[in-house]
Amino acid sequence: MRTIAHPVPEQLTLSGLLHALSDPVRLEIVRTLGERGETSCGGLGVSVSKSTLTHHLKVLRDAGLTQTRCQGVQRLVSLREEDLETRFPSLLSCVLAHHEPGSTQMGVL
Amino acid sequence: MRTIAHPVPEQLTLSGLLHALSDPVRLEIVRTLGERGETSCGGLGVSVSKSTLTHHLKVLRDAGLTQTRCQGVQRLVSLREEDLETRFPSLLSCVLAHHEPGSTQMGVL
DNA sequence: AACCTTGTACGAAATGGATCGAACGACCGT
DNA sequence: ACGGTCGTTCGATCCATTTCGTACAAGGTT
Repeated sequence: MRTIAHPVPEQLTLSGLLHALSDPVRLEIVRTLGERGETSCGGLGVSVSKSTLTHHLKVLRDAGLTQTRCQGVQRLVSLREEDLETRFPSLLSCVLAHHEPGSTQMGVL
Repeated sequence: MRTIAHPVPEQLTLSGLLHALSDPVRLEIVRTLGERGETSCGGLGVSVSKSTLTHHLKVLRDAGLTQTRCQGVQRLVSLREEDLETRFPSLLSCVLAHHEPGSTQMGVL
């Protein structure tokens, strides 16, 4: 595949974004991207299988949270920070502002 | 039932909030509460059965988004705006800032 | 008391979504 | 061309969730 489909900013819905962010794995991916910037799929360090990772990245991309470009054999993923900030101000920054380490759900005080 | 359990602000997690908000019905409830303030269950005007409404309200309450108090035979539901603003600044206001009725209003651009 | 209203609790059915392994495809070395 | 790396697609499985109807509980009214 050479070109990858991305929704335009006007198509983004709050429901879609929240749904995409409601999964712990995807939330972790978004946080990682927020810290490291553009990262390859394999470089995300997520503890799921490759096929599952592909699935989650597609959900994030379809929701408009991320964009993906091809570089050789890799897919470089990054947050669509500008588009998101324009359409849903503060949403992304609010999410990124919370570094809850919880790799899984543990230690609820 | 006289007393209803609510989580303390420290227990609230971003994942939990986003998950609770990721359902269209619950998002609609939250928006309605944001506009009208404290409302009885039946006054929410949601198009689901009573038992389903109870379920969604429990999810919202367990996530820390709402609080419920008893008044006679009714349950008055309201947003925990202060607690949410303290723990996740801008999150709630960002969500409430977007009135997408879903199919009613289009072309927000 | 009996009755109505408001909401909850309890299953049960149906749907959706997360997960994986295996097979495949694209790209880049040698 | 061959093989290795990176990621996607397919099919299946498993678990969570949404939804409902019915039965029930609590509170108010007459």
